[in-house]
Amino acid sequence: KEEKQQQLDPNNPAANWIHARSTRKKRCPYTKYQTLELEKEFLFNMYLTRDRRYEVARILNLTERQVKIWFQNRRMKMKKMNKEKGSKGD
Amino acid sequence: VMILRSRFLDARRKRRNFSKQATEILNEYFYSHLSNPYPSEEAKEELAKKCSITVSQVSNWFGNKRIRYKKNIGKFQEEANLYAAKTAVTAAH
DNA sequence: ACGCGTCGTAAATCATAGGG
DNA sequence: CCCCTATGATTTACGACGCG
Repeated sequence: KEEKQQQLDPNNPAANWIHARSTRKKRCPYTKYQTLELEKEFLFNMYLTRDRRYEVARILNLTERQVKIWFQNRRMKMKKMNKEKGSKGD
Repeated sequence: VMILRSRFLDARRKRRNFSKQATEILNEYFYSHLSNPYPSEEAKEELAKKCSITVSQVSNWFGNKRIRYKKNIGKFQEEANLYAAKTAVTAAH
């Protein structure tokens, strides 16, 4: 698995790291409105039904995939907050 | 309510830079694992403890470091040599 | 197979800290 | 003070892998 690992030559050790995700979409920050609406929906329920996802995507002009991923990320964020800040005022 | 909460949470970005010693420890690990600078969960916990920061902060630090290093290796050359030398001395005994 | 879940991450961006 | 860069944290978007 470590076939041809470049020497620890400081000139190109980085060549080894992660896959250069070539075909990935550039990150595009959502508007305040989109984020606020997504947060409201998340407050209503953390998991989307397929119909709800379709509606939210249509209303906010996002793809269903973007909405799905936003909820996945949001749940991870919530988990992280609960874990690391659980012992503090929330 | 959500808005106020958001503002409050946004205030979390009020940060302090890590101590010189913490940065030293993180950099030592980073440059001594340059061919694969991805600490395991256990390694992160150990680093977190040694640096007196959280595991998430260790993850953030490595994420930022990997990207910034990759983006401009030249800029970090001097730092890389410094820690490489330091590690070599340590390894020498 | 499919489809959505989590986990860890890349990359871009944000917001401030800190130094001239 | 006012810039400007460094730095830590957060936000999008996936790949890898799991489960029903």
